[in-house]
Amino acid sequence: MVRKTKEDAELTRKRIINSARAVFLARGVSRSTLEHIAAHAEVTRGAVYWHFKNKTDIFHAIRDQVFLPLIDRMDDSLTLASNEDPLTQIENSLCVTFDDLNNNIEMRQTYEIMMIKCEYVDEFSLVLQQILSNCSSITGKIQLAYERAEAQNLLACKHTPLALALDTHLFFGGLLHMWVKDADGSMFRNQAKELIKSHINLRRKQ
Amino acid sequence: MVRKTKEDAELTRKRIINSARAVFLARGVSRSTLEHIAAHAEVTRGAVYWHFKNKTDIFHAIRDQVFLPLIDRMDDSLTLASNEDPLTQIENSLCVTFDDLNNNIEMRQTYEIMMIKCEYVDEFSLVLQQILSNCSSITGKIQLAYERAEAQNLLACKHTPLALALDTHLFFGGLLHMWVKDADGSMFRNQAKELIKSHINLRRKQ
DNA sequence: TTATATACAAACAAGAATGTATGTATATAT
DNA sequence: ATATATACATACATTCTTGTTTGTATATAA
Repeated sequence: MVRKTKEDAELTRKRIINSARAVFLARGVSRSTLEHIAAHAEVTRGAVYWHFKNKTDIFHAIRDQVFLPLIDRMDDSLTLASNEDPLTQIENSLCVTFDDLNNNIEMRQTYEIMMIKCEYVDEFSLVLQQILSNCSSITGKIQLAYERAEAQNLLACKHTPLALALDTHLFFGGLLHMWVKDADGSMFRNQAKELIKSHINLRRKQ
Repeated sequence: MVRKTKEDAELTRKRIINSARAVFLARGVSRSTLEHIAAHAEVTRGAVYWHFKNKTDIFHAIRDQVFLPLIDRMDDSLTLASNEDPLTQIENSLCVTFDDLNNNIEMRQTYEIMMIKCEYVDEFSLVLQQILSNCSSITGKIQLAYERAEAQNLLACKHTPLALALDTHLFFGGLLHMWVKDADGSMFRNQAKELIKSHINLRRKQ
């Protein structure tokens, strides 16, 4: 076999990751073997073991590739100064995520894997913890935005910003799950934005 | 070995199911072997294969045991005639589920398995379809209740019953997921009812 | 009372899947 | 120019896991 150049090696690494994503999606993480992944990437398990420690290692590589940036983007759109009112800011920050999901196949597939093609036990339960902590962080940011909205007298209701934030967060989580599970997109995927808009309008004065 | 009486056999069958639930919960469905399950039930794989075709068969037995009744109960509380107003009816139908989850350990564990300890591929993707169809059925029922609420002029907002129902359904789905994932109960589990009440109050006039 | 089906245990065979060890051609550093 | 580390492929050993087969004691039906 030929020794590859560094760039070549990096390409194989990426091919392995992409193959793993496809295989995980099709067979679920547990039923995917390194042989499956290697075959899909047109390499041998030798190459896989060269680049990764084991299957869990590949899983984390996939996750880091698309999951972490997303959190950041959502974080930014909630925190950064903006000339829009706080409620619109929340609305946009939610929409951003679904734009990403629509435009970025890899992200969409990764989400699907994380949500319905992975079992959160042993090594993977750590991932769950991370997701949880991200959730509470996002809820916190949303709460701050609702507090600003309250200060600007934009809210139609007398609920606390915390209650509103939790409700929004739960709505968002539910929508994410349905977005993924909704195979043909008829129920939720095609109208995600309208649902978000409607959710926010529910608490906007007038 | 002794031949058991029919009642004895039924007991072992139940012991196997209960053991499978515990093992699935601890190790995830994929990593659970029939040997694990048998050992936990203090029988051999022979007994397991006598009562069930394979692991998937046990999975469905667990699911049918607690999942199907729940759908019915929720269905009932939304559909049956009641002397409460429609909004309270929706609120109660959601609360019923969380009462069940709190009181019924088996149901709680089953939910956890279905949501984060199972990969929805191959045979299991059928289960996902069923869940989806149950969801749209429930959303339909909620929508009808919101229509009644609108007719009685109970709604604070000008949104359509459909939009309200979808929003409620997504909220509920999100809450279910968080309820399960929230390991120590601090974030959501302990305040599920308050969140539901708050969610419904958001759309109640005055 | 006896034959048979039941309710398992125990043993067996076969195939995956994993991790590691070894081989090797070639970039690349020196 | 050569030594070495790199980037894999190949082969091997081991461990699980599964499904099936066989054995067997005993409820139960006749």
